[in-house]
Amino acid sequence: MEDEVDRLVAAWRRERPDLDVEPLEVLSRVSRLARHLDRARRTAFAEHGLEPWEFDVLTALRRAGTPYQLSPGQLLTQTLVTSGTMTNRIDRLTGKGLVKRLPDPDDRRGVLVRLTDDGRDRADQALAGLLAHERELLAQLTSGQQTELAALLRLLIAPFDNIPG
Amino acid sequence: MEDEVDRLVAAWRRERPDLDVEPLEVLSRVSRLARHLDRARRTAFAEHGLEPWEFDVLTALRRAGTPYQLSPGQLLTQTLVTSGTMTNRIDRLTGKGLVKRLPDPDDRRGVLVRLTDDGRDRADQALAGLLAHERELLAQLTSGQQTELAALLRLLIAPFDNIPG
DNA sequence: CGCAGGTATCTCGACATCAAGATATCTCGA
DNA sequence: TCGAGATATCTTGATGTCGAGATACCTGCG
Repeated sequence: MEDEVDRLVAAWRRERPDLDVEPLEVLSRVSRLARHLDRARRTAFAEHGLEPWEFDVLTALRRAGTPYQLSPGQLLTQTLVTSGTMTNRIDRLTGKGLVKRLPDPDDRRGVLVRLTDDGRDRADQALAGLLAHERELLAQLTSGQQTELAALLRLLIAPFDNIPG
Repeated sequence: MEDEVDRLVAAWRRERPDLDVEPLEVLSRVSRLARHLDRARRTAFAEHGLEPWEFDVLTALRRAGTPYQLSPGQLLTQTLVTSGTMTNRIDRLTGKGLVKRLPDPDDRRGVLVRLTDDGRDRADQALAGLLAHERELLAQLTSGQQTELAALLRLLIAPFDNIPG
């Protein structure tokens, strides 16, 4: 079974036979697959009336456990966006009634973002929907292959997740 | 060695013990790794004065082989962006002298985008730099593991690349 | 031949993001 | 206690992308 990366690698070998393009076999596939996953997720979330960025924020709060609240600062380290972006996201989620801002009782500079009941329900529903879609995609692999793939990916990610940056 | 996805999965198992979140072990790692790769690539390209989107367009033309030209339409199917975006990109690359627009001799609606000599050199240099960085990342894996990882990823991508969409 | 529908590219307005800077508050050493 | 520097959040302006529509041209049926 040939994929787009096979064609890309073949084209480079034709045009640049002097280069070793082997790394693309792994890393271009990671990037392309991620792109496809983004689109698939967008579709999955749309069934629940959520954008991907809304899912990211709501589920970060959901995972925090009751009372489902985090500071904007904690949210932006989890979602890897800038503070300006997070302010904007919280504004819009507040407008939709999915989160609300509370003053931080311990720090008058600070704010706590808390999930509303509606926000929690939406996050739970969207997560269930996402997992259903993802299980379908993974049906291409045996359970053993999935475990193996996860382990190999963990090896590649480790340098990023453990050395800050 | 624990990574961020291990922590994410553990959090979900605590908050939603009723759900099977196994799919995240694979697919969240793919997304997170892709995100890290995007950043690393941005850094690698900056050494050659290129943005990632510039690299995408220039290398698509470079892979086409001499005379290094494609229509905007061909470029947008390869780069998965919309036509408005591609027009904008070609404008800016033209402004930097890396590509030029030529009228299509066979279709007066059409345009051909051709790499300039400078554009070709930049693409070649940036590709070499990218591969060097990627080889470093992949040093975490043995050659056999790389082959295996590529094969597993190909299985997951196939449904996307072969069924149009 | 003429016209309807398709195709290729560009234009325009809306929007999410980022980077840098502003403001308010906290912390800790002198 | 005071002030310098750190921290938390928000504001602002620029940028890149998208989606929908406009324009020009091509194709093939009747």
